[in-house]
Amino acid sequence: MVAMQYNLHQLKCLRPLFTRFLHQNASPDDAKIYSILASSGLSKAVSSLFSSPSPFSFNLYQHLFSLCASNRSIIDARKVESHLTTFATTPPAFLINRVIECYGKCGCLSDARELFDEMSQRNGGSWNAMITAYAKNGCVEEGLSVFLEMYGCGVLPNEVTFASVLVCCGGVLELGLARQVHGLVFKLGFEGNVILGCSLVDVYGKCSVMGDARKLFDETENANVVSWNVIVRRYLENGEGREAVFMFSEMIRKDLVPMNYTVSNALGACSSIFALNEGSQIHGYSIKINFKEDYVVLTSLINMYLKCGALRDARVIFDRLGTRDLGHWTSLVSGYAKHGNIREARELFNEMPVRSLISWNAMLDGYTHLSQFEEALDFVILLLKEIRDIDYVTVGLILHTSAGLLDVELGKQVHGYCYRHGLCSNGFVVNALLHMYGSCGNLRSSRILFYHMGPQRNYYSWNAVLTTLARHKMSEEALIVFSKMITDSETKPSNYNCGTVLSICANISALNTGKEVHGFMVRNGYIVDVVATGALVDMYSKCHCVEYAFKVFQRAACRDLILWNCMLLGCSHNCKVDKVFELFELMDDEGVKPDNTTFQAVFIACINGSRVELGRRYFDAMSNKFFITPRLEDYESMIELYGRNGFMKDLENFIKDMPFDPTGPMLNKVLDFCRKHGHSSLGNWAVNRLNDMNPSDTYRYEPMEQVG
DNA sequence: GGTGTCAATT
Repeated sequence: MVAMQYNLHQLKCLRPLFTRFLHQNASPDDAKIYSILASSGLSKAVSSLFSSPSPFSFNLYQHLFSLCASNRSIIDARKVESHLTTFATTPPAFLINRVIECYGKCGCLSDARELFDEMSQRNGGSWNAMITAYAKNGCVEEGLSVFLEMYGCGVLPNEVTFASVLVCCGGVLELGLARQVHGLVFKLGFEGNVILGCSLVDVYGKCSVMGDARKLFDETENANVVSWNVIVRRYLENGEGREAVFMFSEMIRKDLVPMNYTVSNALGACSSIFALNEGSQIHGYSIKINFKEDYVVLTSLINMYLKCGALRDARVIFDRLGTRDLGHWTSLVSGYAKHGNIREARELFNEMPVRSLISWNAMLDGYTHLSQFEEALDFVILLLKEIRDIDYVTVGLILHTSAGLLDVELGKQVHGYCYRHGLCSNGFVVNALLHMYGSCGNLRSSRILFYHMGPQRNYYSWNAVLTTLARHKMSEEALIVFSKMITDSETKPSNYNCGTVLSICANISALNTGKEVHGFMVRNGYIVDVVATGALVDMYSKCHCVEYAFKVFQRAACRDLILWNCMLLGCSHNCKVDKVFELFELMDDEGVKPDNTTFQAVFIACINGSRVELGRRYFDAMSNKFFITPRLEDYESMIELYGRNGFMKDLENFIKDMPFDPTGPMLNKVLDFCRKHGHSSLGNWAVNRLNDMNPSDTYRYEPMEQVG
């Protein structure tokens, strides 16, 4: 790569020399134009062509066309062409090819095509120029049709042709066509060409067949930095972040120095899989290869740190950034909001020098994400004062807000807005409407919308229906809808849908249906992700099949904290007391840090198994070893544990040592235990506290009569 | 002749 850059640099230095060379060896007529060009610029030079009614040298025309192309100066280009065609009787094909290229670069395809169609003697270069012109301007179908015509005329394509044809293939995304072109590249003996190989990898990647892309890449003998860039990029785009990061590390292992864009793509891949460790390593490496100040790399670094929740690191880079654009600000606002730091997000938002609709949407998304719907609504009012044209994202978020506030009137207003602004055909918007009407209990509207969506329905729409039915105590109907979803096979259920249905099964203890869903997933080759695994574990546990739950848990490819908690809670609720303690130790061994929910499961097990001493130890370990602040429910668990087992002295010490005043329900509990186990001093203490809290009710301590 | 950062989505 270094060598290539050097050559490019050299060429740039050579250009004035070359021009002078042309100038010096030019005919007197040409020389006049060259000197006008040097002194007064392109347009003056072009105009002065017409002072001479005879043709200039082909070299001069060629030079002028290339200047017009790089300046994208279509007016001058047309003038030069007109001079050429007027005074030179039969301009050679190569010169007409340059004109076609020039028009192509200026984006004037009709001019290019007209010229191409009028050519009496085309050569291979003419076809190439035309195909390239189409490819460069995104007219990929036209490019391909010219290519087919060319092939049909018996003109053999060369590597230049294929380079543009492959760009077109990458645009139309037709895998069959790509394979045919690949076959042709091979047949005509260009398979060793790095650039074409790279383009083919690119096309396969764009068609989402990464297996083929990778195979071809591995077969490339001398892959260069561009080839590596392509493979990393396409893995990232196809959602295979891990593989993208791996390829990047391979590239470095082979001592190739990546381009800034490749570093950026690798960082994007880290973001996509939340690989903070790898991301920071790449950060270090990027400094080593002198990208410390590179705008592209820095931007991706900020984004990576934000996505991984390392807000401080992101902020440090942001603060040091020379020029910050709207994107940087918006990224930061969105990152802070997404990680729950809504106050900082808002402060940043307020500080922004300029805001776009996207910035407003990002902030609004922060509020809705945290279910702060009142704040979201206030923010919407502000937004509407500032911004005239909102888009479907804003609309979706406002609908989400109405759903959260159960405000169907607001929802209907937004629906009207969508109707007036033609947003009702947008999939996102309709789904948001579906969700809104469902949440607000307007099942009729929700049903009509769903019916009218027809083929536009996707897994999200189905999920909206499923959750709506479940929420309105129509779980059986939800199960019927799901089975319809499968039999109609209109939309393939996503992991998400399966998870929703499993949780419905769990809630109504529909073990058989739950098993069917599980079977369906296995039979249809679903990659059961960590979320779906959690849903399965939860379903089996709640249906009292804790053994099944455990099997699913053991087979999970990865176990995050939530999944551990699912399993622990499943065991606790099914009174598998010792299993809970066993799992807790295993979890610790695997290095997964417990949270409050984990301890809830542990305390339930202690209560169910009357393991008072163990419970005490866990409660202490919670703050001392794991640095987790016990919550109200943890204190409640300990009260239950001591009280239920008659550990009245411990209960008394515990409740009087709490860092906050006991709540009413806690005191009532204590009172119950005192009555049961006969502990008058604590009982009276609890009564006094209760009476202090609520002078209108009067409590009295009366020990329960001992039974039996 | 190939690659190409970053921002909001129900």
